[in-house]
Amino acid sequence: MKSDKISEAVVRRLPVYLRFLNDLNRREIATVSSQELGQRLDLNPAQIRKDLAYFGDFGRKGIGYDVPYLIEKIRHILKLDQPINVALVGAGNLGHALSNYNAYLKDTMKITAVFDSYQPKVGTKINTLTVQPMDELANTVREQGIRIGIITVPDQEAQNVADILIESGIEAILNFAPVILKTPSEVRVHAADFTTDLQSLAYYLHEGKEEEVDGQ
Amino acid sequence: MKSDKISEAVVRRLPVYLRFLNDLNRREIATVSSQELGQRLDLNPAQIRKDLAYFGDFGRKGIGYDVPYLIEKIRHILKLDQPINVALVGAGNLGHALSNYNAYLKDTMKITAVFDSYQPKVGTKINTLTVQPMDELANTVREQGIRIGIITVPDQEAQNVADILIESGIEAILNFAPVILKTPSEVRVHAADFTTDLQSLAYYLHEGKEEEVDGQ
DNA sequence: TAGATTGTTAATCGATTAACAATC
DNA sequence: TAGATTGTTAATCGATTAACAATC
Repeated sequence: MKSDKISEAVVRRLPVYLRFLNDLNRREIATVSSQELGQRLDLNPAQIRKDLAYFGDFGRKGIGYDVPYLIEKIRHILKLDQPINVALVGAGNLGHALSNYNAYLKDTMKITAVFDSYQPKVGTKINTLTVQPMDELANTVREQGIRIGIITVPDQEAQNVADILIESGIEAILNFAPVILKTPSEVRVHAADFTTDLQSLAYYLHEGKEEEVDGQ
Repeated sequence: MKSDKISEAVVRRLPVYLRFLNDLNRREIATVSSQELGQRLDLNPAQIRKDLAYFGDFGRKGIGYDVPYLIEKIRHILKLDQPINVALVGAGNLGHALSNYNAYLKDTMKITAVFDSYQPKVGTKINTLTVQPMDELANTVREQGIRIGIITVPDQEAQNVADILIESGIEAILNFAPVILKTPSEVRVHAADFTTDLQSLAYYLHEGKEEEVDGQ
């Protein structure tokens, strides 16, 4: 196959494939089949083959997929084969925690700037980065070619920060604040709010004190 | 309607509804229609009505939904109308950040214990909680009736921590480590790994240096 | 009564899975 | 050649949306 419009579900699985492939690569395993991948990632092998086939013929019949080659291909599809700079807005505890993940992101994606509107925080160090005031955001985004913004500010400030990021020309946002952001459709937004995650988990708890109609 | 088996997509929307309803309630807005909800949450009104109808007839034709009543109902569906204690494993930066969200979780869900395997960290305070050693986990989980575990340890330790949590009788896990956990099917696991989130975002960046076949 | 909005059925759309010819 | 595994089509399954009678 080749292109068509790719669904978000497919795109979200690619980083998961990549992560496991990197793991195989570290262990110097040269080849992997869709069946092995499916087993480890808890996915249907046909789904994995189909996902990959959207982007090209990466496998070899009878053999499977060459690990380093597939890594290269997925990195290219995800645009991780070019430097992607990321700005972090909100230098609180969560922002601080995320800034430590630069090592994890390795590849070419990197948090290169941190901003906060709280005056006393400006100028302090967060790992190797110095917290900048919000009014430097637009300039820094332009200078460093920053393309993705991470929002880790309190919920009341999140929309305002999103507006500023978009105004500065950012292309995508990862939003940790528990609000739905209003954004133009060209700007991709992913919600990363752990409180809704946790609340939806509660649904799956076995029945507690309250009696309920249906078990699971 | 009433019951049937509810899809995960539906369950994941419920906390989003709840969050917005709480907001309306704070602003003392007494009634809301599926259309208004849909507008604010970027969802189809029919989908919202259908989601809610799985659990009961909560609305009034011609009127809409009573905000406090619907809040009560959704809280009940999500089991947030009973105390749910949560354990946090991993007292690093991320764990520290999450422990601040107790206020956000308000309701009845609460992080009540923090564990870490790193000896020097044991005994230190994280907000109001004292970091406990891993070998106290099973006991504390039992004593406090903890039902959900949050994993914020490095990826190599995550599976081991998951095993310990499950062994102690935990019912659900929110996993921040970038690995796929092997768990029995009765234990619900949600992945909250922000690195895969960020990598999938990169896919949606406008074309960069590399030429590409299809724009967006 | 006229207007609004639900709950629900039917239609549509999209995603997952099964099956298999091609081929290494 | 026999066994393995891909890429892809067709079948299935599930989720979203449209439409509308019921009714406030």
